[in-house]
Amino acid sequence: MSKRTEKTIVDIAEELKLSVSTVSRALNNHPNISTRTKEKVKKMANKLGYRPNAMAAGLRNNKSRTIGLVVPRISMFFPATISTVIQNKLHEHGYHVLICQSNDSLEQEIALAETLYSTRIDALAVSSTLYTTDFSHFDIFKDNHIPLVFFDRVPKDYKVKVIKGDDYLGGYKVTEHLIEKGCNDIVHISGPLTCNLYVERVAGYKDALRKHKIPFKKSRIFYQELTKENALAACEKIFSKTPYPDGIFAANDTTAITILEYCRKINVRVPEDLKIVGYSNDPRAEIITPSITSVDQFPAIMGEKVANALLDLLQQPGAMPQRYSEELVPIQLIERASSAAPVAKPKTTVKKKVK
Amino acid sequence: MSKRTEKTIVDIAEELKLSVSTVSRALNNHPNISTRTKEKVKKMANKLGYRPNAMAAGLRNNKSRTIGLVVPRISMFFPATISTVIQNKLHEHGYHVLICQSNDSLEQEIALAETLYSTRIDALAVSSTLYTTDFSHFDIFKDNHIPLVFFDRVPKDYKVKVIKGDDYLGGYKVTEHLIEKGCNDIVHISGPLTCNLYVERVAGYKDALRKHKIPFKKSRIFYQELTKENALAACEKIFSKTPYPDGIFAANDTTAITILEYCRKINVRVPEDLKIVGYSNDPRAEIITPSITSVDQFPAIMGEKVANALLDLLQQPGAMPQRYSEELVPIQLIERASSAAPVAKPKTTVKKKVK
DNA sequence: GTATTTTATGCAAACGTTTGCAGTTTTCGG
DNA sequence: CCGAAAACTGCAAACGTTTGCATAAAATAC
Repeated sequence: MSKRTEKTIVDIAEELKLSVSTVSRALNNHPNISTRTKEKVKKMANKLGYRPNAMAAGLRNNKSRTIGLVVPRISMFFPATISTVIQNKLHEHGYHVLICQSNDSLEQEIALAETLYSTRIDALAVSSTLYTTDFSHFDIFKDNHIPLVFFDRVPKDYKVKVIKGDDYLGGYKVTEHLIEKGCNDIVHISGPLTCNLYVERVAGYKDALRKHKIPFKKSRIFYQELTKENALAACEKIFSKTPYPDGIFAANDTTAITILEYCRKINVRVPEDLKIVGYSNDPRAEIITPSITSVDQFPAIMGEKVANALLDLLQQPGAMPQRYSEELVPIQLIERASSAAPVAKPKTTVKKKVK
Repeated sequence: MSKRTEKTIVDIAEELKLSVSTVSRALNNHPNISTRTKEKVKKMANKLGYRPNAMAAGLRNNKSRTIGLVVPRISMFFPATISTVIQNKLHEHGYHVLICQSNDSLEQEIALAETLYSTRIDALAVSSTLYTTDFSHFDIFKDNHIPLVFFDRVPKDYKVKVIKGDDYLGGYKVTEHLIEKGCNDIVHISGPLTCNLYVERVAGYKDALRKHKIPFKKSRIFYQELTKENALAACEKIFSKTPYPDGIFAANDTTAITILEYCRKINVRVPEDLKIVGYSNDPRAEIITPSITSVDQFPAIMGEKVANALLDLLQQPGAMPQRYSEELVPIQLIERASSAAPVAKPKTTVKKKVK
């Protein structure tokens, strides 16, 4: 109906015959304002339907009370859970969270950094693209002393606060677990080595093999984006010639699930003929039959840590240079049916078939 | 190192001996500025590492180029997918998306509306809480002619743009499907009736029963928040006494999955003894054994529609009053094993057991 | 009752843009 | 070479806050 409904503090001031400064201070509970005027002001603010203009305040204070969050995608279980936690936690502290997706495209990530800077976010948390090796597009934030935290997918030689899972240990434990369950020809389907996660998991994998005197074979490791399509392609290759492996360590659960379903189709029995382990403990891993052994990365804990790190840095005087530090989130192997010990069912007597 | 790194257009202006207005116009490609100066300005902007301050521009223009999105939670498959799509689409058009979670708490939703308004978002899309029946906390947006779109969980008597799935048809089709597969004692586990989704699905369920001359029994319908815990509680009740139902229509897949697992434990065979249908077509529904029949709600299409509606409204002159209109997103029943026809396996001869 | 402290309030500048209007320069026809 | 139109550029105000400093009023001390 009316044209300009937007009430401002000057409207309140006029109405009350006060100065805008007094109104501003009253609304912000400044100690120098008497309780009586504070009440008057707040009542009038309510009556007029006043809502503060965050942009004006932000401009003046040079802070937006908004925090940027860049993740590959929010439709994947792990980043979604982390984002949820971060968002809820920061909200409690009066911050907005601008959740952005890079869609695993470096180009988009760079653009995101640019526009997020433009909105003058107070801090930034990022889990990078699979392909980000040069992180200089985040320099603006460092240069201007804007708190910057990386998590999960983190840079290697870039001085920032880092919060990551223990991927080396994860890779090691998975591999050792498979060995202990009797595997000695273990395929590893890894993500691209441009990403720290996979570098470390591969290292764990290799070390576990070495420790148990199993020779590492280059042909038994795949580097690829961990999509369903790529997993299928890998299956085609793996099962195109004998001997089949007796264990597969997939670097995510989508891949593990795809392999499992493939095995069903070609009548390779899991876990009797082949043991499968995934990574991330996606809800689907627990539900499929046989349920899939996976590695829990405790996304809620990671999210909590990221939020705390941000809040911490936000307290500190902006002048203090960003310090490098690495925090490790533990992992836990969740053993399930897909890698269970070879207890042959009484039904059939076929115990060892492939070898 | 240096204290004030933040370059502004006045820095550019000084450096180039131009006025700030010219610089501003040059950066915005205003037609009245010669190409030569535009180039000069842009070069200098680059050289100085200038980044526009969105808050300042927003204050002046009274727009933030930010759009609010309120969903119950982003860790659930359906809203997560929609959010992803909306975000990507709006990003292409130069908008930020502030994704917020109400965590299904009305109180939080109200607070969210308030603070989102404070940030002067240019538009708002919301999928409400399960318990929101009074939507007046969104009045501020309507009153100020800020585009407002509801999707999925939408108000009944509140004049706004609405985009929703065809939940009545969904409920009807699921029920009819179960009947056609031979069920005639169908339990429905519904969400609370404060939410439009469930009202409509229940209506569909009842109408399908009536159509097929199956009496509706009040004791065969449950209204509850659709969590795992509640699903288990419902199972306890349902299977505490005979006769067992021969079909269950669960209003989400988490519930369907929980029931399925419960049935495994108590040796009720699915689909032979009991058929189960879920809703939303969560990825888990396809993966579990037996796979669960569910209803695809095409989240990507819904997201697309929401984004388009927002963009549409953003074009229009703010003066135009918000118009009420409802758009329907189709649904599709995805038939899977959990409700397959009772083809007895040759193994055992038990064909019909319960009846 | 005056001087001093304490308590409340107001003035005005500042934050970094955009934009209507006015002013200046250039172009060009005649 | 003049005058008018066209092409550029600049001035200054405005957007809605916050805050250092100054000032006014009230309370306290002597």
